[in-house]
Amino acid sequence: MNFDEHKPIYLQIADLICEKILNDAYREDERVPSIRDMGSLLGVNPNTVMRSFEYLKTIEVIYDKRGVGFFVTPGAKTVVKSIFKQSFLNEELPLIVKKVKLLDIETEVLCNHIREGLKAG
Amino acid sequence: MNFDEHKPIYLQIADLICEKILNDAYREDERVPSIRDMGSLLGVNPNTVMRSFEYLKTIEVIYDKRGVGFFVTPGAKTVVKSIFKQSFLNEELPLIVKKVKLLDIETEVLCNHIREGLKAG
Amino acid sequence: MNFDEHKPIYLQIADLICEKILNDAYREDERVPSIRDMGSLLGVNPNTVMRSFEYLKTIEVIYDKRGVGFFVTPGAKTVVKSIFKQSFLNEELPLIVKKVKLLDIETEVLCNHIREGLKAG
Amino acid sequence: MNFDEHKPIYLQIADLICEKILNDAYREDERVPSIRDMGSLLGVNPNTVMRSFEYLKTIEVIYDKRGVGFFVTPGAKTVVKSIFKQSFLNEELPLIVKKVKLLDIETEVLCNHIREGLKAG
DNA sequence: GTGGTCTAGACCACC
DNA sequence: GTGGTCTAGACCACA
Repeated sequence: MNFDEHKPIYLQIADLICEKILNDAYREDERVPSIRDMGSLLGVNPNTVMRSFEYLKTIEVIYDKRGVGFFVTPGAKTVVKSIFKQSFLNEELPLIVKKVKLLDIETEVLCNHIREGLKAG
Repeated sequence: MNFDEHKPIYLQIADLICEKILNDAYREDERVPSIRDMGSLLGVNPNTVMRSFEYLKTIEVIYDKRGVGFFVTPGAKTVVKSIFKQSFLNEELPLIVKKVKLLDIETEVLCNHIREGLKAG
Repeated sequence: MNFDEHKPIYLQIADLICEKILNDAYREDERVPSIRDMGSLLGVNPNTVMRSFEYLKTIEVIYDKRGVGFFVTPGAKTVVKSIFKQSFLNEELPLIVKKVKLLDIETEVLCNHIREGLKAG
Repeated sequence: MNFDEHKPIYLQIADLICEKILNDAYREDERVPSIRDMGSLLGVNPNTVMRSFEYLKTIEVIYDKRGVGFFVTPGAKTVVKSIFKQSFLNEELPLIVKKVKLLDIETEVLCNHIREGLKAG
């Protein structure tokens, strides 16, 4: 898998997993792949995957059963969604608006771009 | 000043300066603040400011007169605008669209947010 | 049952059994629950219970009759008590004292806590 | 430095630093030794020290200035003390009391031990 | 098999 | 110089 150069891989893996949870690819109380499997799957060192999992554990998106594996925390989907939504609307969106204004991008042009992107993807 | 945790400070300073240029706060052939002033203003090491300026020099947004200071390159505003626009439309926008989709944010709700933001700010 | 995060489960189970012996809940030459029962009771893998029992066997707190089960060793209560007492006085107490000092907890306040705890429980 | 066998080194280092803060060995907004220095000082790998610092950062006992080092968070002493005190009184003490009861240790004998320990250390 | 810790060492970006 | 990330590989405890 290809990772973005300028963001730590372990955070990108965390994002990946959050996405899968939002996508219902990983459901609540379901086991996520083992650190080793994930590592070889993504072509990264297990330690790096471990860091992702550690991080996700601290934000309570996953929990672990010792000797068994990591599992999606019940309620994680809702929580992740709301956190992401909050941060998007309160932090990212204002920056986007600011940029749009600065760059003199026409609102309706932008909205059309978004609409098309949503249809397409 | 507060900087984003996960982005080099020198790039954030560069962004800041570009913004000012787009804002007409710094006009062409006008002098930008000295490295020293900028540093103490932002609470960062002058070396860090220096890196920003070097970076801006390589992308030809500013130029320097030795012993005098740094100045905005003529035409910088147009160039910066087009660079930013490109990167916004090609790189940021797709990510935004992806996120919006993932978070089940209604397109029209989003567009309204943007419209309002533009009116307000 | 909930286990402490940072101590092996099998040792915590061993502690549990020692407690029962000190409590006279399990008496000498009496059978302790089967590995299977203990496992489902505590919600842990039978292998983990097995390890506890093995450990207790090596320190001669229990012994096994093959095909029958595990039994409390005669004299175990005395032995366990003295082991625990030693380790409490020599290892735990100094740490407690150190902590109390570090946290500026008044000696008499602490002693009162202990006295009350003993009366209550 | 010697570490306890059965507790992760990185947590022991974290404890060490908390102690120093409680001791006023490290004061608020004061810099703690660099990861590398700490590593060679304690005879552990810098990565291990890093984990300690990471942990202490998440619980907001220290903060970092990029490229400069780690510093004690203002208010850390008070916070650490109160957290430690709470956990001692609510979690550890009941266990101690339980053990004391189980082992038939005389309250006054115990209290004397504590008093002496406090005088001595 | 699982996760967890640790080491060694490299390389990077940043100050 | 600082912290941060990543790899490789070892070893351990645990289920």
